[in-house]
Amino acid sequence: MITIKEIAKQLNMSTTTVSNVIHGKTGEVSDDTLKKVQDFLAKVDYVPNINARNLAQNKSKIIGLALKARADKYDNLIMDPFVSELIGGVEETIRNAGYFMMLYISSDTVEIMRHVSTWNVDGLILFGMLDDDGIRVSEKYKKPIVCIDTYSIEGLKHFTNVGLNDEQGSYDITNYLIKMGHKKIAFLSDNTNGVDLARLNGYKMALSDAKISFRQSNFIKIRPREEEIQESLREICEKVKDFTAIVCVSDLYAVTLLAALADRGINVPDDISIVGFDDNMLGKLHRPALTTVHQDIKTKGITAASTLLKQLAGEKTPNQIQLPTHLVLRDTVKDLRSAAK
Amino acid sequence: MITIKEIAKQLNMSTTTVSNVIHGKTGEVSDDTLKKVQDFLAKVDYVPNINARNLAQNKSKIIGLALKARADKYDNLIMDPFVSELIGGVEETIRNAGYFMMLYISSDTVEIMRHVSTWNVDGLILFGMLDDDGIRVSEKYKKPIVCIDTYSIEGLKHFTNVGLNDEQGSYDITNYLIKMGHKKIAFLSDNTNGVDLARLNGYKMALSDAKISFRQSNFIKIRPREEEIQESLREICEKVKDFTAIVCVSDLYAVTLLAALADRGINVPDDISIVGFDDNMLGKLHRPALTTVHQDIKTKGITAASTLLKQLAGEKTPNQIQLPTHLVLRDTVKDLRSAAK
DNA sequence: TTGTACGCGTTATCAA
DNA sequence: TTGATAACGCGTACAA
Repeated sequence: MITIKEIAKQLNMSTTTVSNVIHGKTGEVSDDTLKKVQDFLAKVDYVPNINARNLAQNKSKIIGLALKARADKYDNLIMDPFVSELIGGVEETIRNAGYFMMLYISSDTVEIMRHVSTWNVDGLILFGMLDDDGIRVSEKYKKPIVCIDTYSIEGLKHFTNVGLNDEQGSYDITNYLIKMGHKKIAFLSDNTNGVDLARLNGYKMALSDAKISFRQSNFIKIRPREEEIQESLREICEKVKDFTAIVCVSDLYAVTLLAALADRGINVPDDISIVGFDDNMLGKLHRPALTTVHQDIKTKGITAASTLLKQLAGEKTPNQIQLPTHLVLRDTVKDLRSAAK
Repeated sequence: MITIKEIAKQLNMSTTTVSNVIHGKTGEVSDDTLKKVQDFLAKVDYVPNINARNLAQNKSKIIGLALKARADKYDNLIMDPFVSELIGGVEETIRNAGYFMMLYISSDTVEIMRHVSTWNVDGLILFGMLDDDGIRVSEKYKKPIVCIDTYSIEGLKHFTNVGLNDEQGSYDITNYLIKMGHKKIAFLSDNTNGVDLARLNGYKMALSDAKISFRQSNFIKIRPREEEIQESLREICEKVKDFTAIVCVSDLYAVTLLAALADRGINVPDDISIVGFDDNMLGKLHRPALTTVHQDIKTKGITAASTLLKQLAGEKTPNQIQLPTHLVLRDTVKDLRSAAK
């Protein structure tokens, strides 16, 4: 680990000169010494000590990606293809901009914020934040923050959010089911907050626009914890006969359900139609292939990271960025219009 | 961002004392001042500046996780459930030990090493390293390294590797197919290096032990690039009639193939048996559910991280750590023994 | 064009 | 038990 000081000594010049060359301030240096230093640098394979650099400049060149895991879903979180795709997009963007990414997974907001301030992280990308977090975070942390898929009202006052028009996507696919002649349509999710709530609302709105009434029994709650999931699926499969279609809040749940139905000899789409939301690998590779709402998760990660980078560069960015969705029609929806007669 | 210096000033004492309290060196401090400092610390919510600390101690408390992506697979890499599960295991272990994780994805070894030495990373976990990398890395980097799933001969001289007995796993499942009456068994992969080679060898060995000869035509090469995959799958599906079973090098490929076969009306397991390797979500949720070799990827991540942590603590660790595999028999293999007559 | 000297926040050494 | 002070490596204002 050679230092600037050492280089300067060996070259018989000052650290300033060496430093200037390193930073490309060639105007300040004579051609002669410039070349001498550059050659030497290449030879010894100089690598700056980031700690010293950061300390001197009070920067860190680190962008934190904090995934706030819901305690009850932790194990599933990182296995969800959604998360890995997101990480991929963020990492790539950050790296290309010369920043570094620190990944942090936790269910404790306080712990996340402590971590972030210790490292003097230049900016923060938050995923999975809830309402109360927004308040706490905005008090402590004065640097740029970009949220992903957050519906926190408090948060949105202070941070940019990158998300989808979840309501619209959900509306569209529910509407598609209705157009295909479905009337008894359920909605499946494990909670009614944030993104899930928005998607539920879109679904409800589509029903309402078609003069179909929503009852509480139309909402099917899945319990994703490992100990409960099988029991939960069993219950759900029994309810299936009451409906002709189920709108699942995610591809993961849709495909999980698809498998459970297949195990019980319930045919998709003949006995029941299933749709998802996300359009990930799971639904793509399943057979019958899943009809779903497409979102580009990698782009979400890229957008979040590049928005943050813009803010770091002093640019203004909109408070809300909504990425588009579109329907992907595959094979899990039955056309009831002809079958009806 | 309050500093030790500032605290010392406000409390009318020296930075040394404050620092001592922070580090729990209570023996060095009188009860009186101890309490005074502790109270003050709690009040002002002191967070240490890691850069300064690292600079002073020449440590970083960072563990780097470098995923070396093969250029031709980059897009798939991060979407592969394998990778996200691995990250999850590593991150959790590192965080619980009070370290931080820096994630780095790149196909350029030099770039990775530069990054790692800039940050003075205390230890490194490498995934996806090839032979020549091993040499280069071991020259530059003198701190602990743990590799995951590496078969680099050079690397193994210098680093601990955490992996599987891939040969054995592959042998077992091939052997299972043979026991079920299969003789015409193909092996599908996209390369013949490292893990893939080991699995290929296990497969060959099982064939050989059963006096079944291996010909070059038994090796089916899949081309996973997005532009080629469909064409590649088409070709593969045509070859399928020459075999009764296909051993796929991963669940991802197995399920991809499963979907392609289903699209062409080729029945699994009636027309052809398919097995995978990994036992991830993809195979679990597919129907028919995939028969495969199980490995616990999260444990792999945890093991890699905790082995590195041990090395950091000065403990000796074995050079090779092989995690167990076991067969998971599900529904993609046909029993040919009765059908044969 | 080059060099000196100081500050960044922390820890460590040694003296008081 | 406490406090000066040096050191870590780098950047930079200012002086030469």
